[in-house]
Amino acid sequence: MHRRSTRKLLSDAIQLLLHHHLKPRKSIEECKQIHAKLIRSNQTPLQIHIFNILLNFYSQCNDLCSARRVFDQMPHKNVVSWTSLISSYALHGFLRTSVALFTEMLESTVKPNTHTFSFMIHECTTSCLSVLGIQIHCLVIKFGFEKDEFLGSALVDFYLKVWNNMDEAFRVFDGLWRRDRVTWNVLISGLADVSDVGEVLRLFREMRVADELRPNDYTLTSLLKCCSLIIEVDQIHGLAMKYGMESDVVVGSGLVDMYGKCGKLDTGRKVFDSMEVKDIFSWSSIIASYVRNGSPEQAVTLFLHMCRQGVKPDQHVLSSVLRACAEAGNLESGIQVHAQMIKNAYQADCFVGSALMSIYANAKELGSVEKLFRRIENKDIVAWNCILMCYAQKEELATFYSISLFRELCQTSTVRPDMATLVALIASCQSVLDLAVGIQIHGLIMKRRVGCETSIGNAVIIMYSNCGSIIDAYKAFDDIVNKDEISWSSIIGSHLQNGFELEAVNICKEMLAEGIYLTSFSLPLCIAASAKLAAIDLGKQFHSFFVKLGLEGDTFVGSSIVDMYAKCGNVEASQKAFKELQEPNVVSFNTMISGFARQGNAAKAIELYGEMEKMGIVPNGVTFLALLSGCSHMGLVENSLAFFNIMCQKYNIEPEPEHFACLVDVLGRAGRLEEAYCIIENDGSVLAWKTLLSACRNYENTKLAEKCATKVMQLDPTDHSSYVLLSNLYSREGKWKEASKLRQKLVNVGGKKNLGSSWLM
DNA sequence: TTAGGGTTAG
Repeated sequence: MHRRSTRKLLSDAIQLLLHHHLKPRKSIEECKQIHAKLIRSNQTPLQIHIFNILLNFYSQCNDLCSARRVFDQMPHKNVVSWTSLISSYALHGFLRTSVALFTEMLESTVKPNTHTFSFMIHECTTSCLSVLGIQIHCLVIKFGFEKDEFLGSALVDFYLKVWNNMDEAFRVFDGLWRRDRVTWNVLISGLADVSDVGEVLRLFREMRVADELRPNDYTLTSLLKCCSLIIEVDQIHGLAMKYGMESDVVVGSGLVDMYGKCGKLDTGRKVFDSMEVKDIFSWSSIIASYVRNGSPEQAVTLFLHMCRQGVKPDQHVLSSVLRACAEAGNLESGIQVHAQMIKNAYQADCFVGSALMSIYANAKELGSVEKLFRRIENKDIVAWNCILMCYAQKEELATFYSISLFRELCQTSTVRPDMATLVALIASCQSVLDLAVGIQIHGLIMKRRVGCETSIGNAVIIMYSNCGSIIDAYKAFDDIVNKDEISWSSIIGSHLQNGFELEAVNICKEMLAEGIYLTSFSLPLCIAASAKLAAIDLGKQFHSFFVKLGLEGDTFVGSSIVDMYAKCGNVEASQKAFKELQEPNVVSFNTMISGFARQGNAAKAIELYGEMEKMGIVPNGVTFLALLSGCSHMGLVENSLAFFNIMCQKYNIEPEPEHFACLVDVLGRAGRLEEAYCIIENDGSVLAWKTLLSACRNYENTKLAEKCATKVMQLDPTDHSSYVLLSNLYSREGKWKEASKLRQKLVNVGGKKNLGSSWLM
């Protein structure tokens, strides 16, 4: 072929490259045509150049086989041909083939140049090939390329990222012929990654003074990573404005992120709004900022806005917005984001999966949590801890599930349990039945010598308290080296939970003597202890702490004061404390309604319920229990029936045994025994049947009493009271035979009448 | 040929 036609082929190949993005499918065909002509052509130096263009072209079109064919068909190959194919294989994920080809090249007549070595070192960095990187560095020295600035930048990056070896990185850096902005940026970025702020600032100054180089967007990004104070972020922001990089998508996103982390959400938002180009990083940064700064609703709104703009969510933004849904307690949005997660195929992602798990865990959807956990591919310790915390909240067999999963973690995963794992594991022990397991887990904690750690020790205190072992709880408290306010409130709470109110108050005094202040956690516990002891003077002292500590805005603590006064019998003081609550919630209302009910003032209780409804506060099961108990004490049958219906029908609340018992009590006292029987016929509990049974005794309705007693005996055969009650009824009616039979039956099932006792004896 | 940013629990 003539020289002219080769030139034509070259111009065709260049045209091909230029127009490829316009008509990709057509250009592959054109490429094949040029390729065919080229094979038939004579050899000219230009030919290698055209072959190289075609090789790169096929590679860009993801047709590696054709790229390889071009390479194999080349009569002569140069360094560009070799380097192109080596990089093509690596970029398409065929790292071994790429390295094999590099080795083959070393044995060929064509020698690698600085481009080839730069690429290979870069590959060693991204794929973390630590030993191969050093071997290639030796070759670089052998070939005399070590002073090259391009290759040097790649080597500095390699030593910092793969080996974390600053000395070697500096050695390469100092030996370079000249340093450009990239070389400086590589070094600064590597040091910023290990948070060597002093060194980063020194280099930043030196770069500007010694080499007279202006910082660019990469430099500012590294500097931003080192910021820990708002003033530093402001300074970088100033530099970005000075050099016109404020609206650069990467620098801008970095600023948005850092302002969010420093709590200056508004400034971050201004930067975000000023950015002309926003990518998924920018959206992710601003959304995470809203979550971090306590505005989860706005984070969710922004996420929806982002989706509407056609930006495809990725795993980062999904996990941020899921955290927002969790914090806003918004299960519905969580489900919507779950749909986006499935749509964008992030089900196997550990971060997204864990964030979603906590949403379903809060909603008590344990089955969904389990499914999500199983779908995560590379589970990290956070994912494991998340499901363990979830199992710890199970109502039944929590220890069984938790221990099985912990065993699975230890036996099947390379992930190592951490402190949070042990905390989650021990939190699964919730009752005296779990004490044996709890002791074993505590043994594991002792073996690892982490019992003295505050977070673990606090969890151990709570475990022993839940399992009823207060002495061990105190020992665990004693073992903690640095007791925090949670340690103190846990041990105070433990004593209160196990009926040691006086000791709880004494420990509180000890805490105050140690110079630890009462907090919104420990104070309500002490107030509750005063209430239990009916010690109003003590309660008043704690009330004064409430004022002194400025906790008046805390509804939780405020409600405990309302409860304390009511339980101590001073309803007026209770009412006053209730009126002083700044933002009463359902708990506060329940406390006050219970206070009135306990006092026998059903009218006031009902009136307060009306106020609560007017304020738009939704009542719960506890509210209705208080109302029913108030009405039942006063014999208000119709009111009781009305509240029971409102609860079930208007608020869709499933009645608990206590609700039934109250209703049966009031009906029973009014002699409406059959009516009570009808209500509990299908779903009554032992408590309701026992209540009805005693009503039957009062009205001497032996027929119905027999039915009730049979039910109680079925539900709890060891309960003595049903046998005794019925037997007394039989005796009263002169049915001595039946009475005696029943007493014998009681002896047979092993039931024993509890002996009475009196505080006065 | 070489350099950069955002995410999960307690």
